[in-house]
Amino acid sequence: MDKDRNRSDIVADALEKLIFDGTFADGARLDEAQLAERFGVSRTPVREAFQRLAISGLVAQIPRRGVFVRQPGPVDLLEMFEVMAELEAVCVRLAATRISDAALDRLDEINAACNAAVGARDADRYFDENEAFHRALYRHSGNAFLEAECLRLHRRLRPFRRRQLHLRGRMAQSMAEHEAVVAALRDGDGARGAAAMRAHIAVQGEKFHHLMASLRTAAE
Amino acid sequence: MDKDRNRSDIVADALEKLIFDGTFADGARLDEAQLAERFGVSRTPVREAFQRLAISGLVAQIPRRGVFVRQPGPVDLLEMFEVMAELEAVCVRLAATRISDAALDRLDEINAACNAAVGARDADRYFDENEAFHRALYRHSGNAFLEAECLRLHRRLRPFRRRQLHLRGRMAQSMAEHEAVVAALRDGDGARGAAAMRAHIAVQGEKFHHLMASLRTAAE
DNA sequence: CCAGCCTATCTTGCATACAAGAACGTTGAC
DNA sequence: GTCAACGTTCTTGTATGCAAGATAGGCTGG
Repeated sequence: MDKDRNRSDIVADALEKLIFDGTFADGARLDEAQLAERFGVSRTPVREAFQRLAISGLVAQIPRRGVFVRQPGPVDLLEMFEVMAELEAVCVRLAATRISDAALDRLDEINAACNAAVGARDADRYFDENEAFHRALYRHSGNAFLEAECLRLHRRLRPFRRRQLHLRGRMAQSMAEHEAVVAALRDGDGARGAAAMRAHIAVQGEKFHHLMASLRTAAE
Repeated sequence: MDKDRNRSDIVADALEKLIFDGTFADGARLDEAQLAERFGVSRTPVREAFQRLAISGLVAQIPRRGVFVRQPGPVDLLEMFEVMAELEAVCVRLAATRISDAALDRLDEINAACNAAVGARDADRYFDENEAFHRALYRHSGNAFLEAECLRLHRRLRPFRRRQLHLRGRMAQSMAEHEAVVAALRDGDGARGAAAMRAHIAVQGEKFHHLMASLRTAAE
């Protein structure tokens, strides 16, 4: 089933990774021929990959000039996190009247796994379990389109979210916020759950400093 | 400045129109060679256009099989309108504390133009002015990323929104809702404005019937 | 010595050629 | 008569070739 993927898909994924991990700095020009050779394919799949990255906003395509990496700046990031917070808040509000008791129990299980990761001080494992929690909430919004949009933005913000976790005490705080969300859901209190979720995602306080710092290290 | 656009852009736009206006029914296969000939270009720009449409969700691309038109069904539409309502509600809530008095006056002007269109029973003009109102709200959310996301979804829902207007009395009701939103913004009451906006977009009551009816006519 | 223009070269955008996989029809066997 | 297997043909995916625009460097004129 992995053989179903075209070369353009593979190139697009590879390029995305290279942009995310900072191999290509902001403003760098991506050379078609060079990348084609690097990936061992012709220019065609590379061009198709460019198109997709351009739509995702990871690169800017200037006609007849080439494509340029477009790393998000501080303002872009704050805006994206704000939208993420609002979207996730909507998920919670909608889920409050749509989620089943069984699903709530499942959320508790995921949170228990998160908690175990916190206890083990395993940031990577916490990161994974945290993602499962958020994905579950998207799912329980009962709106597949909303779920897809959330997944898209979540994926886009992934590399920036990762760094936040290493802030001391952040994992424990994050856990508490998760539990507040689930508690509100159990009470069927959509407004309270939404507020808790918004606070969970929002870039505020110390998180702001960390986000800015992460940008600086990425640039160097 | 229109010469800057590549052929793939032109093909993508043309295809989008053809899909929106129902020339290609749901599930229809889009033939590369045929469309290339139709537009007088080679297969390459057609393929690039397909990529973009696939990401927008207008067509589904099945590897080695071709691309198929994917018209949204009733459930898809309800979900998309729900997300649109929530996104616009967020715009209003954020705008409540960010919009300037001058911008509020400008919104009143747009609404006055809307009102004139209602008086003239000019649905097309009302449609245009209505779009200006919504675009202005996206702008005043003070979040460029949110604005872009709203524009994207708004554009996607455009053909379905258009039909709703011809419902008797809908224009007048829509106007009243616009004014409720602006009034809440003047009071700086984000929550009230958000609720008003959500109600304005939400598919409920008679609008539901109309949306379903429009789907039936589009399918025939 | 600097500015502007012209040309050489490189890059993109598009067209076309080619290969591999999928659909379809035919033929043969049971 | 029906089903299956094979081969043909059509379509997609990829590579390559070609033309037009863009950049850079040198040359000429002021």
